[in-house]
Amino acid sequence: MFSKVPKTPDFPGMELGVMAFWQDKDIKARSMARNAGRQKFTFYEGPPTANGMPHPGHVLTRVMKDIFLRYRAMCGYDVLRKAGWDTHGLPVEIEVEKEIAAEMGLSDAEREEMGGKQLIEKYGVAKFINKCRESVFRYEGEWRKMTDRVGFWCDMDDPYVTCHNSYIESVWWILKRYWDEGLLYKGHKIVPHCPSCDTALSSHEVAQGYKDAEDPSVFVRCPVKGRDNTSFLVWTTTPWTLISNTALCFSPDYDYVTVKNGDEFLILAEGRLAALFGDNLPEIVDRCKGRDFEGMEYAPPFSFVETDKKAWYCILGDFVTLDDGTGIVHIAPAFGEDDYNLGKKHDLPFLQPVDTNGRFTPEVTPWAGKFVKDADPSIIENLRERGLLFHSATYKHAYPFCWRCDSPLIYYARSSWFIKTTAYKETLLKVNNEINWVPEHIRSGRMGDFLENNVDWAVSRDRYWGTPLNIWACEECGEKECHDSAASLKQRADAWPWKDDADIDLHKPWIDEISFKCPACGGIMKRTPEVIDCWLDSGAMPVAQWHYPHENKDKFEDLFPADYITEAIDQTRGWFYSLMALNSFLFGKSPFKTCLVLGHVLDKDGAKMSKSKGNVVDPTAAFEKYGADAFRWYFYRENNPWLPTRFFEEAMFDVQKSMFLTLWNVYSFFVIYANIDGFDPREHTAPAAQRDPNDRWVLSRLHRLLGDIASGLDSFAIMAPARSVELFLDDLSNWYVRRCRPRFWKAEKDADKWAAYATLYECLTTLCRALAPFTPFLSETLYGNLVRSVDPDAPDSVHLCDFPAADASLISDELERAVASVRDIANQGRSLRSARRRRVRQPLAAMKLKIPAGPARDALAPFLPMLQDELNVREIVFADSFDDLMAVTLKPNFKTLGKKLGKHNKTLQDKISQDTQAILDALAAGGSFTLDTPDGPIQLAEADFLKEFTPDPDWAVGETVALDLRLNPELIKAGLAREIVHSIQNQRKSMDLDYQDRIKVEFMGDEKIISVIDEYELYIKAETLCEEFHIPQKEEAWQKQVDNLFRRCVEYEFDDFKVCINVVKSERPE
RNA sequence: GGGAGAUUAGCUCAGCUGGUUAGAGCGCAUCCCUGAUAAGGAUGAGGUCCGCGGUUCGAGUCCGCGAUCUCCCA
Repeated sequence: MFSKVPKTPDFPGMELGVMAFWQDKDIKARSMARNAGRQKFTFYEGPPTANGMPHPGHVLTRVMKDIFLRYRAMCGYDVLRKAGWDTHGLPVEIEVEKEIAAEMGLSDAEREEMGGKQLIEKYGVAKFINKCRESVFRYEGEWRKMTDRVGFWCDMDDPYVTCHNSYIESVWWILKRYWDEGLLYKGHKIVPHCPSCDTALSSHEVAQGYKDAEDPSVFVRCPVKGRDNTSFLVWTTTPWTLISNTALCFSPDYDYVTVKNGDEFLILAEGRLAALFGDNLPEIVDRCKGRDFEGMEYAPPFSFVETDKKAWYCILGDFVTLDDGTGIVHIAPAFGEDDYNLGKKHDLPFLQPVDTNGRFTPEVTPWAGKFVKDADPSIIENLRERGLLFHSATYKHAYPFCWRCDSPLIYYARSSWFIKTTAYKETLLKVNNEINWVPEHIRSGRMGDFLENNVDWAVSRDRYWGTPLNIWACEECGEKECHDSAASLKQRADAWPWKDDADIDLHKPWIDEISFKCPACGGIMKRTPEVIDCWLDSGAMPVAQWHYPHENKDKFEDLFPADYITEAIDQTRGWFYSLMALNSFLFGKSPFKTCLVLGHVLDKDGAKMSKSKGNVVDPTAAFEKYGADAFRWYFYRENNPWLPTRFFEEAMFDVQKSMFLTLWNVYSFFVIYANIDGFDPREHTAPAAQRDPNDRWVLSRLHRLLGDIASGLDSFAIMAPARSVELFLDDLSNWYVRRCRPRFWKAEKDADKWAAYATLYECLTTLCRALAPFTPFLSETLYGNLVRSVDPDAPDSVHLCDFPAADASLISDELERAVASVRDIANQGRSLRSARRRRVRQPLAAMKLKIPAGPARDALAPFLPMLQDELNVREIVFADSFDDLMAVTLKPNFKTLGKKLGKHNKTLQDKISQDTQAILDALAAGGSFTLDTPDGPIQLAEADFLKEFTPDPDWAVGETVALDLRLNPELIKAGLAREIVHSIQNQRKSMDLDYQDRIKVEFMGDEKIISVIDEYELYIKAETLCEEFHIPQKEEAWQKQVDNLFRRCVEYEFDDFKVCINVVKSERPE
């Protein structure tokens, strides 16, 4: 006996039960152990940060990870599911800054005034670091809960953690590899910088702080050397950077003109003339290309700063636009990224007369100590006085401000450590080409573009909570050393801060205490103060999760590269890149073979979920209401995973109804009847070949589905397999079960009945195994009740089973085509009946099927009785055509005609509209028709035409089905009998009788109806489990009884017949 | 400002290498069914396939130029 199945399933409650079962039986660990030592399917977990609550996007990532891990595990692969945590970085520091400010009793204003760094120094770096370390795991509990709840199996008891010493040592090893190859160097990077906080801002911080601002917009003359009275006209919105100008940049291909403005000559791009001069266009005296100016010299607007190299000449750049300005861009290498790159390319002097607080240095005598933006008006005035100012105005644009203190940011060159990724750009491109990106366009699109424009990776941060940069430099002579382990440091260190190895903490500030003697000059070597970009941490995980190469060499080698990783698309330049950048340098190949790039999860209106908008949906509610399987299935079936997906609670209602309730109904149906009949799956295992064609059909569909799922998941496709499952489920429920119902509840326990049970059982048990990677909870429930309950030798869990293999011998195209055709016929029949108002209970004399003689017709033979029943027709005959039932019109078949006819399409259409019959005759006679065209005759075949029909009024004619609508008295009587059965069944139902209860029926009606009841007595009794009819002869007497005794009597009206029916439950027990 | 992706029915989304009348689910309307019943079936309304050009006998699909949304980067 199978356990009784609740009629209204509580999916969330059921899932909690499954989780307890997994826990109890240790299924997760056993699943991981099951394939130990077999071929590996390697997965790398992209580490989340646990200092924020998980949201639906994280659920998406986790379910997309889980499905392939479960699938591969069931396919026999050894799958390691190691969790990981990303722990370092600025967001953590900012979180903690807020806390310590509160702890120190500072108001928001005071905190802003102070700026992050001062605050941390005052609070104490050691205390601060310890707080960061705690903060990182604040939400770990929530993450574990969500991970378990959604069914993502991953080993969270043994995760890698980026702030552990062992992890840091591996990162150090990587940095040392770069160092040894000379690819780790110190340079400058232009960063958005807050002069008030004295710190660089990361890009996402900058993005938070854009505001509309008014800035000066000035056009300045730069006199051309060697030409009298001639100037380049230059535009800028940051006059303070003019003091650091070293070059002018032109677009090589634009046209530049020299124009006469009063008695002077100005040079600018021709495309900007109208914008600058409006209608008063000046006279053009010369025109040439930008490239013609290359190398020409000019007088700089200012010369406060000494230069050590050649400056103030014209260079070329392709970033110059004609959108604003003059087409001539002023270059100050210390204050802009393009400027900086050009400066390096052309070896321009690097002038930076501004300190990190944004104030001019003493050499800029008029404005020394003044904040640069405040100096702008005075600088403009100075230019005007010297006759260099052509025009001055203000300019409104979006400008970044510090999110913390609201100061305008300046772009500023800071020293930074770089990894020279450009040195192995070719390897990166090669590696990118070898990766199976899903979707493919990432390779040449987002990632490819990014790699093509690769610049060296600025890996250092002037912050606290991060992996310390492992370089020690001599204060005297600049000699440097790179160390990759605590052990190697201990050997060199003058003093060692820790007594016990267990106390070692490689973070700031303790690591900074370590110094040693310089081998070159005997000076003191101290650590360079920076920490490294936490993206480097995450990219290091293939090695660092194993503390490689310091230990676990074998583990690393076994598990590199990963077969599969997946994260959201924003990781293209994040984790995906950092993995590729580090590992293609270290090992010359990609650290992952397949990468599924996920779209973001949006809210109901398609907006990104964000804390500030307050539209983040808490996934917990959905888990509680619909369960994790519904959540998972929604993501799998809704659209392709790389597209943005809208998520909202109601969306899962639909999923639940169409998928889960359908499956549940089939399951519940099976269990109810299998228990009634005492079906034991072990006793009934007739080979498929001996079963009913419907059985063979549904098994064919099942095994085709298995093949589709496997080939889909093998190629990392999810949506198509998920939708195939839904189609199969519809076939199973709305055709197989519906059509085979009588086989399950008939009285005889014959081979046919057992075959039906065996077939449905196989479908359900196979499906639940195939669904295990998708819906692990529901699968487990079905498996427990259907398999475990009858077979004590079966594995404890569906997740310890093999993925069901498709048996090609059970797949029959022919059978599937036949049933598709049967269903099509049934649909057509129902549709025709509905259109011509012949209810299905009214039997019809005949149906014609237009199926050509041959295999297609033969294949239908076994299904004819079913069709007769389904459509309630007495006789089915085959026909070669319905021509006798209808008039025919023709349409051209463009699919075949296109190539044959080309532009003569119209000629044919004209011919059809003029003389269809001639074409029909020709086709009927010789199977072909010759069309005359101006370019000669073209021969057309039968297949080049499509036929349309107008039917005979006595017949309802469809594509392949024609129903004879004519009724005779006998058919009408049979129809009435069915109406009566139907009425009795309704009463049974409204009386809430059990399926097996017997009844007595009393009738009252006119003679015609009574004669029908007499004639069909046996049929009616059999259909309704009725034991006895009672038909009073006299109307009056019966009427009295109705009034006095049988108050439940119900009156029915069929066309012009009337009958009263009363159903009474038979008292006889059993 | 640059790049990537998207835009198909009221809503959520399919639509492979160009091919007849562009599909599904939900929702809506009408009808049927009532032994799967908190289901099921039929029919219908609802489309400028974002817009404009181009290639082609033929474009939702290919090409170009725009618009809007999302993401990444400035």
